[in-house]
Amino acid sequence: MDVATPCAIYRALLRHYPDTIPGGISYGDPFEVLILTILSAQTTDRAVEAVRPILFSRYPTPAALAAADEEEVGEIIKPTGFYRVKARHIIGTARRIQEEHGGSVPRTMEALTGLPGVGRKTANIVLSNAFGIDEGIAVDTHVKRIAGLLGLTDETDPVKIESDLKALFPQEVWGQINALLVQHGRAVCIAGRPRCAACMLTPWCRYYSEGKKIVTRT
DNA sequence: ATCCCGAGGG
DNA sequence: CCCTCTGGAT
Repeated sequence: MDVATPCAIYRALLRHYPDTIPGGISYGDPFEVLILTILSAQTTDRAVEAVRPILFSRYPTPAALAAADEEEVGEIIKPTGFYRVKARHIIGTARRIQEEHGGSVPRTMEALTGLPGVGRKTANIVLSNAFGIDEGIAVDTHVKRIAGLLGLTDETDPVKIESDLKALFPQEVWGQINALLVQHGRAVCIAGRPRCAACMLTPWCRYYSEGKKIVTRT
């Protein structure tokens, strides 16, 4: 692939989504980033944003959330789905932050993925969004699908996709390109029904250029 | 009906 | 590796 192509794609995306920051939502401080990213699993931005003010006015700090009642938290975060598991996770995470990390969100992949409810995906987003640390690119269904359509990778294994993407983009934009691809996947390049008329990436898109015959589901 | 900015557990 | 956890959007 032409080395200029990834750069052009990045610029086209950024022109279209100028406010995109790593993670996709402006979350505020690291504690909020972490908790809201956990809540973001398998739900919509709308649900998370609806829950956000209620949750943090009641539990503004790790200490407050660590002492919270699981059922009460569950009731508040219900619109985000998986609410029982998520309540257990965010309270557990708050407790571990209190007990093992001196009350502040840890800044390493190992420490973050050690927290309940935090996997590689969430840790990646927190690192880039809250701390500006670009350690990797979280390959979710959106990233996988769009990177394939754009010919940025031919791999199907998420680990290999990630290393391909890391090689194509400078490290300081990893978190941002990650967020841009996800945002584009939710707004325009939607799985199964891509809105090609609204897409700014058609010049580089296999699906578009090859007669819309490529499977756009993952 | 089907999918979603996953993670944990068997 | 496959299952479960949940509500909301389309």
